[in-house]
Amino acid sequence: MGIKGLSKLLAEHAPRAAVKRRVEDYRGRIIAVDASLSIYQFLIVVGRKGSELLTNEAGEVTSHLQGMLNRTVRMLEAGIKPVFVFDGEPPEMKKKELAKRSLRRDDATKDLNRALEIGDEESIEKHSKRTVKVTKKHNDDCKRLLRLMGVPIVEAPGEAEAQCAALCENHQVYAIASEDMDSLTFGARRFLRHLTDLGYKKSPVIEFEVSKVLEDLGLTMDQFIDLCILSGCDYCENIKGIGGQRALKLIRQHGCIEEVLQNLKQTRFSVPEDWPYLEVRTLFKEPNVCTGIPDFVWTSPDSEGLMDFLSTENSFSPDRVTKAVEKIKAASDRYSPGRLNRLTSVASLQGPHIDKVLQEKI
DNA sequence: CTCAGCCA
DNA sequence: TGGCTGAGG
Repeated sequence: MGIKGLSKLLAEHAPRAAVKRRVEDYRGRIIAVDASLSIYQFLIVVGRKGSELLTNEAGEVTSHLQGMLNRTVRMLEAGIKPVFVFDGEPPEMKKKELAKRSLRRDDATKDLNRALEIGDEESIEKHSKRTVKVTKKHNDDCKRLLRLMGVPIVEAPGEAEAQCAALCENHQVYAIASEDMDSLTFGARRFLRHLTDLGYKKSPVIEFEVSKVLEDLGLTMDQFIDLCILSGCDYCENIKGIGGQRALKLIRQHGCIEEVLQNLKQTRFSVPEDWPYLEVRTLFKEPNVCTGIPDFVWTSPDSEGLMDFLSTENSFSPDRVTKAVEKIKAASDRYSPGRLNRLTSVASLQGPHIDKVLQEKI
């Protein structure tokens, strides 16, 4: 779940760090997207009727494919060059948190069964959403889909979030798109929220720049990381009674967790036993990520492969697949730089939208 | 979530 | 046009 209350804390204490932008501002930019988080959202919401999701003829869930296909086509149409980053092994520090989540899913499953017996539709849906877990198959399906679409993917050795931040740090991507605030803690220079879910609702993209966050909070990056650990993160327990507000005050006052702990001794706040803040700090500062990833390429979609995978294997309507392929090709024709010299003629054929692209390129 | 179709 | 609704597999 990222960092507890960080988004609210920044809204209050670093209002200048978040800037509203339009999707068009990212035309031509390479954006890293946390794939696993997207898949989770799709399983929560796409094609859901009570506890049922979209499935193929074999009864296997296809909501993640539907979501990934639509959203990726949409990004390409907006001229964005997406790179999807997949989770690898979770860090040892996160095992406790994952165990907790697994228990919560068990509880949800019990609640769901009770709701199913009673036939209470509202709570069937609510509890069913709480049982959602992203499996290896979901991930593999989406990797295969993206490869067929010609969209690059990265398989992170550890947390996708951390890998995204590293790509941004190495200037291999312009920004990272996620809803998870710990992107900032991992040091992503530019971090976008709501890049994915605009379209119909007109909520703007919110861009955070880590340098502005630090400036507004008056903290160094090391202090910001300590603030996040104190506020509560996925990797260790938090101190009861200390949330974002107190954490910020304490870090501003004492400068680092070591000093904060010294001063907390004569207060009512008690630090959990074996509180591994040092390891967590290292995890944020030196996460398990790949470097030296070759430059990304977006290739033309494999239309036959997509037809096989989506239509034959997963019961998508062939018409839908054909349309998606056409959209991907059209987007690549519009935005690939090599074809810029042809835009004048294309512009007259395809109307004002292309004119706008042309003006911006010139 | 995203799309298509319908209607004010 | 823009908001609402139902469907997608």
